[in-house]
Amino acid sequence: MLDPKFLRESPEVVRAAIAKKHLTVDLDAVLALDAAWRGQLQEVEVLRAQQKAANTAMAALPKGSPEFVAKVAEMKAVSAQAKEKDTALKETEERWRQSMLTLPNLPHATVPEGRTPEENVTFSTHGDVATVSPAAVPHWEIGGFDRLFDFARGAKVTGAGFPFYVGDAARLVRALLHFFLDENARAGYTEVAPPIFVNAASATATGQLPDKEGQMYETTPDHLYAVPTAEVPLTNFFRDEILAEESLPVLRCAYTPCFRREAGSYGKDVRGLNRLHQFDKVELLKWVHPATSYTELDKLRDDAERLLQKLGLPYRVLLMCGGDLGFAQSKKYDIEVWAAGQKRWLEVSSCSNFEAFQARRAQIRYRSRETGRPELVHTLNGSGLAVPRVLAALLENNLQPDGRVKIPPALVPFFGKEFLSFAPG
RNA sequence: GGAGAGGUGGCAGAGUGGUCGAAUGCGCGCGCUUGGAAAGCGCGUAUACCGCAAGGUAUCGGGGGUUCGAAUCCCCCCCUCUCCGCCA
Repeated sequence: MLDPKFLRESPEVVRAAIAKKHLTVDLDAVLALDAAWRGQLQEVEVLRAQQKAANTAMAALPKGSPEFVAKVAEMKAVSAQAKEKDTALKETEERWRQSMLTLPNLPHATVPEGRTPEENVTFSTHGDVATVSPAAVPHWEIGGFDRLFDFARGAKVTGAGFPFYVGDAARLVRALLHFFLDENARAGYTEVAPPIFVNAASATATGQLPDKEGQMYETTPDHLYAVPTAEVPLTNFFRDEILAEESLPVLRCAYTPCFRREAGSYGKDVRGLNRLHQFDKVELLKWVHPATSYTELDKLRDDAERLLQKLGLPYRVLLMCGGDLGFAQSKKYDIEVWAAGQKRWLEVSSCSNFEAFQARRAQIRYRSRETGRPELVHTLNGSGLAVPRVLAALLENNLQPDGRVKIPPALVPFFGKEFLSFAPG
């Protein structure tokens, strides 16, 4: 959510921001609702002030006295009027609040113009794409793949997009998670094991609700949501809290399985491990002082990049243009790993600065020494990293002529062997 | 899941219909005092919204209701604790 005061003072800045993100929002309707709400609020508050004054006066009067009785009669009318206007106010306020939720976050000045993914800017490229296993095949075509990554049985037991990982595959998933968590701990992120179901209030604070309920699995009868990312429980950890300024920045990471319905996203891009309904991911999260959020974003991106560097996987970093930025982000880098078999880039991390957008919804603040008042923190998050696509790249890029997959040296201590084998046994 | 007890400011804890945003204590901040500190004394110490301002309004777990007036009475929900049941 945007700062309502800022919207009032600088509606044209917001209008420009909406244009940069190539979104369509009826800003004038929001402004009109805001004006209406403030007018009604004034009226109600005047009536309430009358009621309070009368209450004080009546407290000093003898209960049954003629003055008292007269006052009761008088205030009955005021009370009725106040109730009526308050009902109207509440209605306006709710409509205003809903309309405020339709306004996107403002893109940062350094975000490039552009409407489509093609207009994202390649920020950097690492590793040599050309020299990686020229004979590589898409991972689902590797001999023995179906035995270690059992999609058929996953579909039987649960549904499409819920594979079983068997033997070395399961071991490699666990090794990657362990590696990611250890590296992140070394980088200063405190590990957290959060709940993987969240309530509606939490999903609203991070922006999944309203509008994206169709993307989440919802439980019956308790109406909890299976987390689409650890970002949701992690960000909400400090919801409605005021942090000490000295405690900032707070750095945390968490592994969770992630659940996404991915409604409507079927097609060529979703084969194998590319897109699943359940996948494992380690998420990095920062709560920072507003003055530092962009240097913290750079460091966050570096932290995610380092993981791919240590695994020896080629990747590139994209700086997202306005049109591809997303509703809640001010600035976002996507990190894409090269999958040599598919000959395409796979997104494995998305590092974003939300500035105060999430913090306002979630009411996460710090007590400012400067102003002496609570101020909103800035929140940032990024994957560090998503497992299946890293796995896909690893399988494809490191495939050996003998059909085995060479495990990167950094991962060997976690995996326990130098090669993953698809052969039975 | 059953039975019972509770949820008030940073914490503890009073308050059962009116002048209560809320006593008191602790904690914290500032000042006095002191060589310095402790003690003592004094003052201060929630959050949000509206308003140019003066000022006003809201909030006692959440929501609804009764009433001229609700922290206080009624209803629903959530959470915590104790006992029982079940259970990795």
